[in-house]
Amino acid sequence: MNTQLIDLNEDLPVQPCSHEYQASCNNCRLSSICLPFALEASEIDQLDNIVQRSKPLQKGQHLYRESDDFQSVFAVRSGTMKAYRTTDDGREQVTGFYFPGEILGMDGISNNSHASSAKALETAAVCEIPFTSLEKLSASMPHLQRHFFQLMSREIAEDQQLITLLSKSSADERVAALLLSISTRNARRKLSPTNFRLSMSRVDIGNYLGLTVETVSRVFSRMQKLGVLRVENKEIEILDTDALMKMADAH
Amino acid sequence: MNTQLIDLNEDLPVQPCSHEYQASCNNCRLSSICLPFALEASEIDQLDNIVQRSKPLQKGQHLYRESDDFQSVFAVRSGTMKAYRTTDDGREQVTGFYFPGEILGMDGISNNSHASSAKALETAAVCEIPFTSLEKLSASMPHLQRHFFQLMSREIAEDQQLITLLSKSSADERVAALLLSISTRNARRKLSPTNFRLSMSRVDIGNYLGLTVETVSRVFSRMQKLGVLRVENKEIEILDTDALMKMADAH
DNA sequence: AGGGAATGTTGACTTGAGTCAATAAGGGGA
DNA sequence: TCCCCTTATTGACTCAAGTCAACATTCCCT
Repeated sequence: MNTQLIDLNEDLPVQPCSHEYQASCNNCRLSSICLPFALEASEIDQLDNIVQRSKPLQKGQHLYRESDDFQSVFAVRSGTMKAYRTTDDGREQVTGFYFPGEILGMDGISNNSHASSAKALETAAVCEIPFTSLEKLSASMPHLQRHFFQLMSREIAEDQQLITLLSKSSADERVAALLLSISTRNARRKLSPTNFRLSMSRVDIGNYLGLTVETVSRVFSRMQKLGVLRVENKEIEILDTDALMKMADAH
Repeated sequence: MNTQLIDLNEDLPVQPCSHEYQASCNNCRLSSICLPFALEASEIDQLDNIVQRSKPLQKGQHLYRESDDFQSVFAVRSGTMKAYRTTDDGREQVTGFYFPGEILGMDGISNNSHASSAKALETAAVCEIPFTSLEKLSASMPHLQRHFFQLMSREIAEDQQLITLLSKSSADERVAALLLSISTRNARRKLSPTNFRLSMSRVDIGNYLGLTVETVSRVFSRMQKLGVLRVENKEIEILDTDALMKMADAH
């Protein structure tokens, strides 16, 4: 078992909210892919009233920890969050990476306590959505209720995809699939699908994909040699998307 | 890639409902662990009105298939269901086994089409819960809305546990964890936690756990030799639960 | 009850990813 | 800016689980 090194950033206080981080959901550029999706302007205003925007996080800082009381779900506004759980014997499993516009914390609803921990991989801003308020609002706003059911369902479907990946795929396939997932999610946010910076370390990638760091590193090198990627540290350029897609499911 | 053998049972017609399979949720012995959980009698009646009980399935018959239109979620009343998805290159991944009192089909909500297929592992009866009705009812019944959110959340948390299992654990650990999961779920239904019949084949177990049949078989033999289990075909007796629990997370 | 297909078991061998180890390259703090 | 600690890369070797193959058993179907 690996002993966890002390994380100096963990217990930094949450920054005071010295200025407005975002006036409202209405003028947030992420609204089309985030919770407000499919809501009308007046409905967005109501949602807006329950959303709290006072949580900028430093790199390495936790948003919540496993077994903390569950109060809220969170939407990422900027930066990247990683969710992970710790097994009984102390090993970590990264269960997901969350980019702007994506919702995390839904796994805490069932038990009223968070089933995983969430940590900022870089400076990150999140919107906090208190769950009891969201429930009340959902009861009166069919679109919102529907959308939240859909978000949870999507999380299930995505987890199942990861299950398939972990169960059936080679190291190459796994890494290719992750890169394509990031690429697609970037596209949704109007960012380049081919050039991006990995906010997570090789360790995190390996942990998420069920591989060791060494294997991840070797796969990157191999793909670079094949001309599929250009890897320079955390900067990734996908040179041949088709080839990458083939690698992602060619067994 | 394995070619799928033709499944002779697949297209049998749904049996006509010649008698009442279950008068109502109110007198269903599973109500305490199923959807009605935490509802009051009058609320259960309302839920009861939208539940349809006309779906007994033969072994091997499908309840729904991947990419079918999503209309309903289903509660298992008797028998066992298996959910699985087919990857682009034709491989199968079993994503879950569902026992009486458990809900399946929630992964279809996000897309309005089922993200997986569901098949009966033995003769099985299910309750169909039309989702639009459930949504409407949820809006007026906070307990129901809450409980359904919790069910979805639990599915997420359980998938994450499987992810951890697939990502980090040895063959022994995986098999031990599955057996313990079945044992716990049996206990919830007042069945023996130590003696039960596996309704799924070794192939399904292997597929679910990301192992080959041969490996599953070898693990069973090994555990039997160690005196942890008695395995006789599909009949399992857990002889030493503590040892099994140690095997489930001892790395 | 009998026969044949499907399912399960066991053994021998192979292999992809893990482990261990050495080295290189970054990057944040004083 | 330099230094040190963290992160990443590469190589050599090992091993757990996969593959291939033979055989045993079970479960349907007639």
